[in-house]
Amino acid sequence: MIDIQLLRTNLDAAVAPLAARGYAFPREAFLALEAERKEIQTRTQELQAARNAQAKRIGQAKAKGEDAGALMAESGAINARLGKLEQTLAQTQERLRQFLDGIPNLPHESVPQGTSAQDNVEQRRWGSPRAFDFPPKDHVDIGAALGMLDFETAAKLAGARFVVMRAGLARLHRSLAQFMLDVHTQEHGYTETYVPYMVSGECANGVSSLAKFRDDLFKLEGRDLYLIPTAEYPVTNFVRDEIVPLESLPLKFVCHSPCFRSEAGASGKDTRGMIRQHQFDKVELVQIVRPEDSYRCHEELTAHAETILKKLALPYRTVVLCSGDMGFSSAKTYDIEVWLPGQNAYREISSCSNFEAFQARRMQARFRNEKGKPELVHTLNGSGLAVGRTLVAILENYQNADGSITVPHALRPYMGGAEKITRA
RNA sequence: GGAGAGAUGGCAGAGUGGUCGAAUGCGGCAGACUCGAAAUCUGUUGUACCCAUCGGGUACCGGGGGUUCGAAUCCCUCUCUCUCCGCCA
Repeated sequence: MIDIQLLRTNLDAAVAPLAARGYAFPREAFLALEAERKEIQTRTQELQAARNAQAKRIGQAKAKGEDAGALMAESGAINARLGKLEQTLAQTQERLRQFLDGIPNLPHESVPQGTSAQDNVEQRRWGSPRAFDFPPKDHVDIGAALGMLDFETAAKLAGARFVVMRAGLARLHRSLAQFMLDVHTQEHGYTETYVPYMVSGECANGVSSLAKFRDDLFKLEGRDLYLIPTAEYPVTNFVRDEIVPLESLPLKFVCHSPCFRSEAGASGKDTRGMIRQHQFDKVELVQIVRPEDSYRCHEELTAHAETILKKLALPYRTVVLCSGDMGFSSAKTYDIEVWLPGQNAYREISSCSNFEAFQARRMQARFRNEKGKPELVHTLNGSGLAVGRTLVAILENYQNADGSITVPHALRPYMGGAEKITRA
């Protein structure tokens, strides 16, 4: 949720950055709605004050044993007008709330302007793509040859965009999650969490706009519950409607969870393999921090995610998303893209965002500042990393000419010491 | 699933129709005392919004709805918590 005070006091300061991310702010409509709300609210409150004063007089009269009949008749007249006004006010405020609900976050000043992914700006590269002395396969072919990656059986069970893993690859997948959790808890200071895999509509609306993105989520029939599209949903909501003590910040949580996405807008996109699935595992990093720290923490969190790729010796590059390519709630986002020999391209494996107070305002997540006053926290999150895509990256980068997979050194302790995954 | 009890400020806890945004205690903050601290004493201490220079007003006692001139208080409903029984990984 954008800060309505900013819109009231300095509308231009919001309109221009929003235009940069492709959002045309309906200036006249907003001003008219605000003026209407203000007028109705003032009139309503005046009438409420009159009603309260009248009720007090009635109480005093009755206490003295006087007849309050005339006073009570006046009250009736006030209430008749007040009832209608209160209803109108509620409707106007709801319209305003819905309007605000649909406005995306303002991009940070350091975010490059642009309209699409082509305008994203590379920040750094790490590692160099391996030179193969045989034609590298993509992960689908590698997994099928191993007999460990099975999309046909998954389709029989649940349809397209699911996968069944077996044997060495299933274990590799599990090992990756364990490895990531261990690194983030032991080396980066995150607290491991276990959370519900479904959340209420209220929680979903806390991190993004449910009205706008409802179709991207799987909803449970007949209940106000959604399967989480990322652990960001439950974990960030830890602090919803809370005022946390100053000294508890920063809060740093890591959570391994399955993620469920309807991929409603992605039909025909990445249909091959496990790049884009309805269900995938992810290790998510979430930080709840003081506002003045959030951009430093954003750099740190991104580095935490990159550490995993370094330890796995997977080449990657980090890009900053341009204003037109950012998510709804984000003020600034880095995407980390891993090298995939099978696609001969860098592909997103992590997205690290600073939401500033945008989510905190929606969630009413606050801390008590030095002066003892409640103030909105800043929230950040990032994938550290997407487990399924990391598995894909390992298959493609660590494949051998004989169809086997070399296990990265960092994962061997989790794989019972195995150095290779081979067909049984 | 059945029966019962409950939800009030940062915390504990009073308040069962009007003078209650809410007693009291603890905690926090400021001051006094002290070389300093502890103890003690004094004051102060919710959030959001509206109008206005000081200041005034409105809403909020788990959520929503209702009764009433007037609701923390009465009624309905939902959610959650606790106790007992049943069931269960």
